[in-house]
Amino acid sequence: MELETRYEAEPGSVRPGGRTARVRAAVLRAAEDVLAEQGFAHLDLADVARRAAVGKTTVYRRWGTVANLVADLLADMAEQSVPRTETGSLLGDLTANARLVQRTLTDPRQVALFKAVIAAATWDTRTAQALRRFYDIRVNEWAPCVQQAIDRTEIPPDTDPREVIRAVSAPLYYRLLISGEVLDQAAADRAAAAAVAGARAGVYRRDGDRGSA
Amino acid sequence: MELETRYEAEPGSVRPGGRTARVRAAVLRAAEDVLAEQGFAHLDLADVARRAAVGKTTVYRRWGTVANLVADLLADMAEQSVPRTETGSLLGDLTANARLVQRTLTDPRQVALFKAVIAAATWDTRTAQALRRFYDIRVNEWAPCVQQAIDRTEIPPDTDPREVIRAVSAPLYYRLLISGEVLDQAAADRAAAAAVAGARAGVYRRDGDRGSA
DNA sequence: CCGCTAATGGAACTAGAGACCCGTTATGAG
DNA sequence: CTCATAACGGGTCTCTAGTTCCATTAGCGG
Repeated sequence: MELETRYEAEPGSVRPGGRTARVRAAVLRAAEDVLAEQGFAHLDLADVARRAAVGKTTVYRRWGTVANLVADLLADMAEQSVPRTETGSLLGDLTANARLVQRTLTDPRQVALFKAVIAAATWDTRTAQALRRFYDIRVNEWAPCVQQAIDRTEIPPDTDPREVIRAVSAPLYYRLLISGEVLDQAAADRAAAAAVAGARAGVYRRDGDRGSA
Repeated sequence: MELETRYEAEPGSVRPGGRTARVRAAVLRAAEDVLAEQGFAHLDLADVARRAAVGKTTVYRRWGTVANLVADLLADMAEQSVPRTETGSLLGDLTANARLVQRTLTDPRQVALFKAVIAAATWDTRTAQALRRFYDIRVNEWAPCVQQAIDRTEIPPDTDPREVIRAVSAPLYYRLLISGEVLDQAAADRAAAAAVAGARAGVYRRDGDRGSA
């Protein structure tokens, strides 16, 4: 992105008050609308500028590319933290997590955004980084419930909590992106159950020794 | 794609011999090269035509869009069937499958192609269909090894074989597309072990009753 | 409240992806 | 072998995403 050197991608810190923040909010909102209504393929910065009632130049100056805009959208979303519920059992906690993911990936607005981000992340490094940061945060938020299951001796003590959380999400994203099967609550519950089964069998232990043999 | 009505996307069946086949092969090969070298973002049909030493018009006439080209590339690849090994145990078979997927998603040329296809599939319906056909074929090829495990009473009789196979792939694709963690053989083995653990626990049974409680 | 200047916005400009015209090549049926 | 025509290809045109220029607006330090 040679844009980064030519312009300031982010207004940085010099004068981020009032108007700048307003413009950013309007543009992100408009981008979200376009994504939800017409999808990633029609996401054109000039069009976003028009909808946001903002100068085309401004959008190109501050974001420059579709990938940057989409990455910023994700960063914005990452700030809204979702509270984690506690049910007292690993299966209960992971099911809650799986259903949360499933609801997210079923909501038309959100699914459009996530598909766009994931697509952009396959070819744009900056977007890929933003995506990983986002999921790092999410995974860290949920990892404690696996630790609690370890403390309750539900699962082996050297289980990697983050790996278990990721195991819950994986089949759901697989459905969304690859197989295209319906993402219903049953799928979510199955994902959670599978993660629990794996954890109990010692699949997600930190050392190389895999259980289940 | 109103192109479909204006041109013939596929030459169909009238005269597919010699030259037409040669052109198709050259274009697909060139597209693969561009993907591997410069990635999806730089995949320009005119450039592909130049590399393939083929008229730009021909490429636009027969494929029309980047998504179509990429979908055709995948369809071409789907025809090369990979032989399935049989090890005598479910874990052995699924590990072989997982390692095959892992090798595919590690090979630079193939990974570029798969990322491009998956990205295109998030916004192009035809590509999404091609993608699902591809994995339908692959899943069907491997499902029998799960059926054999059922016959050996390794896992519950009402296990859905296709769901087990998909469970093996899901974490690997998750790493590739989302978390960005390294896709090594250990990850593949873990994916296989997790699928076995889930299958044994009855997670992938056809009815609604999930095991593992 | 004033003024400096960061940030925005309109408008004209440019480049290149993709569409189209029409002449040329060579496949495959008879 | 011959010929009708399916399929290819060069050249040109169009349209629009992205860039640049410069005038205008409005944060924010004083």
